[in-house]
Amino acid sequence: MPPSPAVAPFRAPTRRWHTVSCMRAMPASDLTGRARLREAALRLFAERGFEATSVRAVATAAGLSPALVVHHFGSKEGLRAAVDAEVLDRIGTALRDIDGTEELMVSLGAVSARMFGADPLLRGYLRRVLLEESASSAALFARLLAGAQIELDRLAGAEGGRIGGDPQWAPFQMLCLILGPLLLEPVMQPNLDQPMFNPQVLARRSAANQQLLRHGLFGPPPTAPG
Amino acid sequence: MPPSPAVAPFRAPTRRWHTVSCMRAMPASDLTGRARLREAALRLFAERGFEATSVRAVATAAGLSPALVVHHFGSKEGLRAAVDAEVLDRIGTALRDIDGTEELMVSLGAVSARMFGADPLLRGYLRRVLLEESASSAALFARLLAGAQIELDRLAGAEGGRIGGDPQWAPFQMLCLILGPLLLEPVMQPNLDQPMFNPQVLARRSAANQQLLRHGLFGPPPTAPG
DNA sequence: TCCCAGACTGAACAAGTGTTCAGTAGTTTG
DNA sequence: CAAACTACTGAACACTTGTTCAGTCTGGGA
Repeated sequence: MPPSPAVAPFRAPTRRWHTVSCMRAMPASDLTGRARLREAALRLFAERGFEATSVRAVATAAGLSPALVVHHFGSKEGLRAAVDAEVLDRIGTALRDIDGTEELMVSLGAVSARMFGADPLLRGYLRRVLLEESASSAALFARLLAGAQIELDRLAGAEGGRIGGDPQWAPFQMLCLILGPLLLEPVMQPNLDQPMFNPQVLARRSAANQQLLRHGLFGPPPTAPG
Repeated sequence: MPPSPAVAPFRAPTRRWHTVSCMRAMPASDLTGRARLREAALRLFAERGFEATSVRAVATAAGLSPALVVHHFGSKEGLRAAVDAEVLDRIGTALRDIDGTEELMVSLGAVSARMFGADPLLRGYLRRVLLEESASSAALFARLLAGAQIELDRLAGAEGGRIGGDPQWAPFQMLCLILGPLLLEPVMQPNLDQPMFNPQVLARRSAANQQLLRHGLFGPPPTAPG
């Protein structure tokens, strides 16, 4: 007699063919096991980092068995790849959504706001990813760099077409101003009295960055003196 | 019969009272076991991070036994504290060495050069530390912030005494420009054709930062047009 | 109806983790 | 000299890790 395999645990109905669209908005329990594992992993990786997150922790958070991770993703590394792909996809969508039409530099602030402000999970994960030494991290940064260059060209076109500083380094400086607070959030926040990524603070920071890029720290203040 | 305790392994002579000065320059084998463990830990923590470094790895790198880590530092966490203290001490010395006398903004470049350029180990370790969520990391950042504020005040004094942008956020911007490349080195470097932290590149970057802070990206170029 | 593919499980595996412990070798102190 | 102290060790501890495996359950096609 088998040692009472007991009740069959919760099991989502098999729906191989059913490619769930807009699964992002669905409650977790409606997701495929595969998707639930990936979502749980995204959250835990963002909170604790990849190394510090065990397969068991992911499985438990998803309400599933650790063995299922291997079944679906081959290995823990495979799970990471799946999460990476998902996140890069979301970021790509966010970047694509704010193309063109907006005001000068407004789009830059919009990128920050949409990508970093809204979703703390995405923020944490991005922080982790940007600090690794993997090929995908460098690729992600390259995409961000290209975006900064485009933004910079538009800004330069409106400002007189001439870059006074170091043209090669300018996009990196731009990215440092945007990504710095993201990366340094854990150490910056204790030195501030407001949440760094609430909308008001983010808008103010964005304006300050715009001002710095245009006129430096000592240029004309945003409110004209006359 | 004991299982042949074999030859006594290498053992540095006991010298409790001998507080070794300038141990930094001494070859590793002349160091106390305690110091050798700490140095090995600094290197490995900087290269792989704290979590990813095992006590055994540190001990092996130091040519000692893992149990000695506990003997000297109480625990792996104790070892980390010792390394932290050592690094903070070195940074503090570097910061103290370049007080006052220098040219405007030159000291800022000097800080970067001395702290970040010279010692890749210190760079790596600082990167790791700044991205943790510990009290000591926040404290370190607070010290850096204070330094930036001082530098900013001097700069403002020479520039007309008025900050055009956001006075509260300005020191953070300054730090983002300095620390950004440090934190993003792993993802930035693949997008560049020169080593980010060799002296020439570092000097150029420092000049670009100075230019940006003074006049923005589109202000007068460093070489006067006349 | 039977059968199969796939989702999913608990139990176990080998390997690695931080830490403990009894004990050895050398130096200092009495 | 003996005792105390310190640096240091190898072997083992209990625990966690990623992964494997045999097997159960379910839905759909034949």
